[in-house]
Amino acid sequence: MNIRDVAVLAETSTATVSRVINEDPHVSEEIRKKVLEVVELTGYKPNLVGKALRTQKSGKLLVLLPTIQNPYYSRVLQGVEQSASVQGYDTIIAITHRDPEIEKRYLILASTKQVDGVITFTSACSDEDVLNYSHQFPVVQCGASSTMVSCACIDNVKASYEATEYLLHLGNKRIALLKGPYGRAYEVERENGYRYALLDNGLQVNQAYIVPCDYSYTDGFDCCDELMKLPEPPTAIFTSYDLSAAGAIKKLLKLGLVPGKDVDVIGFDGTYISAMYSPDITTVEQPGYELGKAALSLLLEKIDNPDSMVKKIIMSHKLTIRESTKSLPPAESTV
Amino acid sequence: MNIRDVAVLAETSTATVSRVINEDPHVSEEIRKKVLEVVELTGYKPNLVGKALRTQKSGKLLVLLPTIQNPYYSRVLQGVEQSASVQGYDTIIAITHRDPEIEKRYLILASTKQVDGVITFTSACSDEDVLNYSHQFPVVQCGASSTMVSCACIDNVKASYEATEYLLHLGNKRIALLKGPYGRAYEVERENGYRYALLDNGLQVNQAYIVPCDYSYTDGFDCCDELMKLPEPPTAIFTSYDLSAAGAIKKLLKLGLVPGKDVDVIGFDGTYISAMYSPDITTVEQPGYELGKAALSLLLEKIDNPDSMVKKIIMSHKLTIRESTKSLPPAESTV
DNA sequence: TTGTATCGTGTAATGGTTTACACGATAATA
DNA sequence: TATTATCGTGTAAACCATTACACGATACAA
Repeated sequence: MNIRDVAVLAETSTATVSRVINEDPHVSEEIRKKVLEVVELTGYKPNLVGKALRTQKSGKLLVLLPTIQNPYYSRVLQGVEQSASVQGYDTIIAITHRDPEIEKRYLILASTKQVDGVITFTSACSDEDVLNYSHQFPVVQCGASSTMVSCACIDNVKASYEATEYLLHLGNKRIALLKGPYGRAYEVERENGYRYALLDNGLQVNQAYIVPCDYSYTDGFDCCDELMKLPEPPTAIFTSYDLSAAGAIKKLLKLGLVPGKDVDVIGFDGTYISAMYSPDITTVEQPGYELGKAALSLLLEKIDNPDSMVKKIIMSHKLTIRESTKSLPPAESTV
Repeated sequence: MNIRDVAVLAETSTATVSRVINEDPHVSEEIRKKVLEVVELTGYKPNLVGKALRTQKSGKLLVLLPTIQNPYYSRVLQGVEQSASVQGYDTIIAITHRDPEIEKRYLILASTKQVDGVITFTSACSDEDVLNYSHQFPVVQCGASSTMVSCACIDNVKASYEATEYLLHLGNKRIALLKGPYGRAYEVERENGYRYALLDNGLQVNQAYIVPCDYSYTDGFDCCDELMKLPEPPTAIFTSYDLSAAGAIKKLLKLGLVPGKDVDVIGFDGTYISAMYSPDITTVEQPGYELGKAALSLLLEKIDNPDSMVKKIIMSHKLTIRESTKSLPPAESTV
């Protein structure tokens, strides 16, 4: 059942059927009724592939996620989807598992017009690749800053700086960092924030305290183990993910140490994991929903006007204090 | 840059270019080389929309998830993706938020040939709708049983029965159920397993102990609170999700009760949440990765042969005992 | 030599929709 | 009445790739 069949049954032309379907007002009431009747009767649904081919628009946006293990993405996604659907776009998702090959495979959807734009988190590809793509189709980055393409993110350096400073305020001198292990820009920024905070407070950076740690409970657990075996174990651990923080805390508990008393722990993202854990976890909260919305608005801008300038939207983070750190008043916490 | 441009530059026809691209062996080495040269030079990428229109195949599969909050889906998805990619399919995901309207919007992708098949978890639509769809395009269900379409799942009644029986073995007489709140088939099955286990052991089912509880930490927390306020609070809580179990445990801790001693708690799914929590959580483990793989094989079967029979694959679950229940030997645990 | 098979290549139809343009009819204006 | 504008409708091209079919050339057998 295609538009031609409908046209024949409604005794009119495909053009008119198309007009009716797309709510073009320049159709007589009589014919419109007839067409709608036939559509109803036959259950005709326009073939969107044909439509996309003709219009060079798909009405779909692609979100590339490195993983869906981290519930942080769920909030962001809700922001994206919500705004997208208001604007008439469907949101589809693909998971890259941080593999550049997989990422490229899905980006083909964009370069072949199967989706109208892409929101990427940490791209697995090189900066050049990203820049290159951005010339072929609208791309924006979310949650990580970029100089190549428009992005919506928090100030990771500052967020990390403040969290570290808060740990210093609590009296910690030996602060470990479970840093992101993928070498992405936002990870480096967070490491830098940590370093600056130490240096600004007259402390040396101890390489032994900086450990790459994957997004997983077990890796947080193991990394914490490693740290606690050091001759001078840290008295605080700043992690890149709430889940790593949970793993670290679990290890502390196993070792008979009390999180928030013997060792302070801070997570990152502000997912439900940080609120749920026992003890609950101090965390650097990202405004996921708002970031998603912002990223989407940047993307739409780029879709509507491909030559628009590269823009960066920086949103405020928030240090949420919980049981996993000794409670003293926090440093100021917004951008 | 389309296939015609390439043909002109390579001084041949579109048909031949198409053959080269699709690795048809019936092309002279000479022309093949020339075409590949031009392709390389121009960076030509076949327009997949055009291709899909012509071939009526997209090479894409759609996975409909109710949410990505539950990390259980991550494992399943890995199973799906892994097998799909081996078979040359891309996997795209859409989130329905359990909203039938959203679900329908994405199912249009399938009925308009933008994807070749759909894997759904708990469909938000009615059984009739699902049956209806299954006549229009290949659909399989994953993680929940169905009589309408092929499915891969565990025996939920049995899994729930065994978990409940285990709680009984531990000496519990007052066992609460935080049941899934959406009224889906798998939720009913789990409730039935719970009921049967009680009845088979000579206990009455107490409606006050059966509480609908959403997939969320806070809902588990609140439901547990409600239960503990009962004149005769339960001594064990069986929940539908690991996250709800975590919420319930957190509440118990707040009340000064010791999970696994004062009150036993069992979760469902076997996600990292159950392993990570402190205390860690006894859970009914689903073989997520395998379920995903199985669902995919069913889907491919349906794609290759739309008239193939409706099939059901039942995989074995496993009761994993952890700190949140008193440790006694478990009941047998496999299908 | 004639006929047949094989091989590489090109022509043109096809998939389903949108839309610029043209056409005829009607209404409004001069 | 003649002219113009307006409106609804249809025709046909366009989007891009695939593929059935046909064609010509070559090789081989009869």
